[in-house]
Amino acid sequence: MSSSAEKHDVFQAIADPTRRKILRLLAEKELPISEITSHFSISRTAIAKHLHILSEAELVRGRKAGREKLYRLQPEPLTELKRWLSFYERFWNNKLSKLKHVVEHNGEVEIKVIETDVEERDP
Amino acid sequence: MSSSAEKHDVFQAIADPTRRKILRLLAEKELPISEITSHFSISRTAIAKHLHILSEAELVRGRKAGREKLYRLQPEPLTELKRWLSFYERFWNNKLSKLKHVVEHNGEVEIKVIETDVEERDP
DNA sequence: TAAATATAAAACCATTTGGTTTCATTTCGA
DNA sequence: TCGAAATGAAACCAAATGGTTTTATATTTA
Repeated sequence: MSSSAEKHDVFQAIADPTRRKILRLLAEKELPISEITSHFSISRTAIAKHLHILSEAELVRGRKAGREKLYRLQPEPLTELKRWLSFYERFWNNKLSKLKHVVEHNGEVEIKVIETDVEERDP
Repeated sequence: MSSSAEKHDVFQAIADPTRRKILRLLAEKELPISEITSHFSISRTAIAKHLHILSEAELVRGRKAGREKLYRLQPEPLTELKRWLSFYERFWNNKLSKLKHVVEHNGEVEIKVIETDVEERDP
């Protein structure tokens, strides 16, 4: 039984700036809670809660090592975010598809004619 | 003064599933609030609030047309999300960089030897 | 012009969120 | 073995979130 009723999904998990910063830290290396906490000005308990939320979203995984609990990044769920994003990419990826979108959806279009010296064909 | 103290950023804006669904609807075409509402089972007022939040994040833009207010998608802020995501892509993009990451960060690695018939070189 | 449509704005409410403090438990090390 | 270190867990709290209902305003349209 891998992954099921996750209370927090990846979208919610990354909504909080503190959690994004935690992910960024863990991207560098596996870290114990106390050391993660040292990078913030909030309590260790608060950080632990953020780690729980990240765990639920499976963006992070903790293992106990002695009296420490070491967390490391698990980036796989971010692929879901990427898939979601990819749908919208066509709207900004190139000017042509953006123009198409705008025209089709009643947007306003400004046409700017750029004058160029064109050599005449078959004079 | 374009964009500044946005109370809601793109990360927060897309955290809510209702708002994601609204974005998806507006990706198809510009729509008035009432029609957006018809796709949900919550009140028009609630939808209007979601639209305000999406507006703050500049993911959506409304214009008044008669007694209607038409909203359309503005996907540009999603590029910020994409930039954020791109940082993490190296962690899952190819097996080699993932292996590198896991090894460097004290993860466990399972080595699976796949036997292959190899023709001997220079026999 | 009066009724119907579409939205806006305000007041209110329950739950969630992001934080705190306090107390207990486990583990390391001198 | 005893104290310090690291975490876990619980109780609590203020503010934000995601809803609702009610009232008001503007715009069509019959």
